[in-house]
Amino acid sequence: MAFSKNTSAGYLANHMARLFAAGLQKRLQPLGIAPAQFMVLLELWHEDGLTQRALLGRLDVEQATMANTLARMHRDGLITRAPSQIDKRARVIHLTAKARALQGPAQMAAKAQNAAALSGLSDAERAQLIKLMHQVIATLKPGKFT
Amino acid sequence: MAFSKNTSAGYLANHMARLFAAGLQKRLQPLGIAPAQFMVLLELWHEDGLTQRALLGRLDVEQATMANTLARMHRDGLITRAPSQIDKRARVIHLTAKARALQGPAQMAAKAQNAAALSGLSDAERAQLIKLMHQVIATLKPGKFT
DNA sequence: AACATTTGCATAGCGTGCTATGCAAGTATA
DNA sequence: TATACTTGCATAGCACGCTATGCAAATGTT
Repeated sequence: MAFSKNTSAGYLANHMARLFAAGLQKRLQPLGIAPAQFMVLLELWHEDGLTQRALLGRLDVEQATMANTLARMHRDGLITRAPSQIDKRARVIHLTAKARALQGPAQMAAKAQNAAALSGLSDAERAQLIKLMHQVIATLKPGKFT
Repeated sequence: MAFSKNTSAGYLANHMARLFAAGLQKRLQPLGIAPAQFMVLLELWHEDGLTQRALLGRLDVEQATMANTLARMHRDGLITRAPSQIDKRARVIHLTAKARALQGPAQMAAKAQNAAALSGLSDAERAQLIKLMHQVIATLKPGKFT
């Protein structure tokens, strides 16, 4: 049987994720932050003064990806990085005032994007979609069969 | 209320899509093709001799993205591009023998990846997930409110 | 026919993801 | 203590997505 992209979960996941990202990017643009930066900000708003290592444990990206994202955030004046006293290899990351001020508006933007995306679904369907995505992620996440 | 990434459809969609892509990439690697190339191949296996424009109408990416993907496919010996006789701006894209030979194994790889990803779900759940993703895509897809 | 617009494609520049490497600093072990 | 391993981070190089531009060919308008 031929492979059909319109019934391929992988194709749909990719397409859906790109539409999500595009929408979020548009909403965050006026605030001067990018989607990947927003994810890091989420963690730092919750707990400031983390190291790159600590952030890695909280977000599902590779170390090199995080390093690059942090470099862009530093360039954009969202974070400062000071060498740790305890471990001279590590750099403690702190939010700037600018980044702290963005918490409210940025979270509003992200919520609005999620709401827009799910606006065609019932409450039950939204819950179901999130549950199913969690299950797929748990299945595919490495470390389970290693 | 604080924004939580674990209940954010956007975050989950992004994470799920990356896991899908990583798995597919691993399975396609022995064949020498990348995920984005596979999508183009799918269309060309179905109908050879298309132009970039025609491919754009079938896959949900921007023109520049398609141009770059086709350039990599040409570099990798998967396609040839000859100037169209009807329209001298356009280039007619044809599969190489190498690309034609990959149809079976590549589609098997993609099916295997989808099956692996959905292995934790019941048949009903799989159908539901696909239906819900279709709905979200339809909601977010541009051109609907323009 | 002359000019303006549209269309097909390429390119530049960037964000975000990945793997692979390299290095310095910390830890453990002989 | 000297050596080996591990850990924290940076960097190089690539895939793939996007927007913005530019250009040549086709089409439409006057």
